[in-house]
Amino acid sequence: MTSPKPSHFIQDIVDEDLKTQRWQGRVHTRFPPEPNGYLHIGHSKSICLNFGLARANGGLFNLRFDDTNPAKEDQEYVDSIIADVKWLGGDFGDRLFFASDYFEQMYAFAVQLVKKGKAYVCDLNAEQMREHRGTFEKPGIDSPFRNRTVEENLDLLGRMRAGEFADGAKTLRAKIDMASGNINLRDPVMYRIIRAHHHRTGDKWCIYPSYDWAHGLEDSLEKITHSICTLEFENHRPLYDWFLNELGVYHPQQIEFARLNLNYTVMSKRKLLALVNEKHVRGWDDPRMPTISALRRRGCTPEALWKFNEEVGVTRINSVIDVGRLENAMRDDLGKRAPRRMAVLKPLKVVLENYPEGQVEEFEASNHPEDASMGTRKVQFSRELYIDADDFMVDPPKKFFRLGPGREVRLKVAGYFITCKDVVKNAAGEVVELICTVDLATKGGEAPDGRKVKGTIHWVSAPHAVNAEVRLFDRLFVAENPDAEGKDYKELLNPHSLVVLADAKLEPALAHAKISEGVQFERVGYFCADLDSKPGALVFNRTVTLKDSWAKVAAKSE
RNA sequence: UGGGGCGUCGUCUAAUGGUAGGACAUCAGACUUUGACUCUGAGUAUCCAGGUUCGAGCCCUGGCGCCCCAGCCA
Repeated sequence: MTSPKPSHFIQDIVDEDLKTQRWQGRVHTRFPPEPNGYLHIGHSKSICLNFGLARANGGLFNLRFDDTNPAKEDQEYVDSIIADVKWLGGDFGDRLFFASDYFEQMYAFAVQLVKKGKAYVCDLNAEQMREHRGTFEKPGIDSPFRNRTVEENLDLLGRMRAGEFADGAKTLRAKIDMASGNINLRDPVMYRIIRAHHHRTGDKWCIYPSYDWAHGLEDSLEKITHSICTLEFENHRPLYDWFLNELGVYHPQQIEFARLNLNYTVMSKRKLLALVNEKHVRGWDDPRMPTISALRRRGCTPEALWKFNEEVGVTRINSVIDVGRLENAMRDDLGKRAPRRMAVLKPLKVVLENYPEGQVEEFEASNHPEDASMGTRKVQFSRELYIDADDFMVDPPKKFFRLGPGREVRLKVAGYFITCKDVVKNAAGEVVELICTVDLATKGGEAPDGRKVKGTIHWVSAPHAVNAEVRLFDRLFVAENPDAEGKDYKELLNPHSLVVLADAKLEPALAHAKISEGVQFERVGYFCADLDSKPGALVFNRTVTLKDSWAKVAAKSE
């Protein structure tokens, strides 16, 4: 099964490899997350890249958990990651793997290196090791344990595994070059002693492989052809090459690309975890988070995420993508697939004084203006309506094409033109009701006398309206780059990132909206029923607003 | 200032020695029973300085700027 080929430098490499038969025509990629947090949009780029490459080139794709540090990992994260990869469409077939499944094999490889005199057990503690490592300008110095005999190293390694030494007391190190300009090559740690319960291997091991030791082995064992990773691992490539060459095993090609950065958010798992733990958000899937689960809950579709990732491309250039690009991708996708509905977020009562009391008309409304196959639904009309407070101004400027005292607008779907005759205010001077007249001859949307109206607004029949809570989300941070030096990112949280409207009025068709399924509230934005939504207690999330050129005009005139 | 990487419109991204193109954003207009969608048009870029060449974003030299690396994290 193949799909249209992506166009970027990694596909170019794959093309070349296919042409030269470098991997006998195979393309085999993988997504290798550590289960220490939820996946975010940056990971979606990696998934789309890796799975996209496999799919487009008739290859295979593995999902492999890099679970080499039991202290930080958890089954909850494994579950969420699997769900997210599947939701994105990443098809790993039966190729769900865990680094921990290879622990025994990795240990055997380590023994092999020890026997070759290429690895040794070191008694230096963490602080001493740091001192021996040197600095950027200064070469490191050899560990006093660097020249232990093979026999002694073998014995010590066996006893490390057997649990004879305390946590941190010893490490197994590769014997490479303490003077290397590349600090990763200054005798890196391969095994450390950690007595922590592992979510899969339990208490079987008390030594755990370091990422640098394990990662290349995992790709080798799985016969990955193209080991795609982010730029910061380029410095590690010589180390992986060294391990694989010394071992004489299958050697994938590592290719680095620039990770995805988005403005107005943070992307580090550490910071996201802190936002969750400190309750700045309601959880990993709070729709304001940049996580995949949050995006899903908010109403983003996998297709929108794929489109977004295709649009931003794959390069080696560090860049920051404007969230507007993501919002645009969501609008684009939802614009095609979301059925149209009418919903009033901030209700303002309208009474049509010349419309018969008790009369109800039913209109057949199109579910999508450009796609008749999406069908129609019935919408009730009556003497009392709700319109959005934003569609009325007591003293509107000339360019405001909506309702104001004496002004006439058309009502969407019904077509009726209504004119505002009177404004009812409460004791505080707030507008609470509009008295309007309706021109019955304009039913359907055209005036027999040929007069035009500039605006068409949405509405909901008051006696038929369904109540709902609507959650409006905005960017989580007020700063483009909350990571930027100088301030604590938590001081840059947007206090208005969540606005809850408790009293929205929806057309009845919305009462049975399926969770997460996108709908367009006409003239307002794309929404979906939230996980919290229940019959009789509806909750909707705003996925993304519609573009709003009036907002621009209004902002400018201020 | 050791090692590695990267500099193209505001933001992403093409152009692999031959007209600097596209997307998003912006501005102007058309259309509109969504101030949406769609359509039309406009402006805006090769980090700098030399060199090679008929011709350089691309090759060479020298600068400048940004990112990554001194975890027993990944």
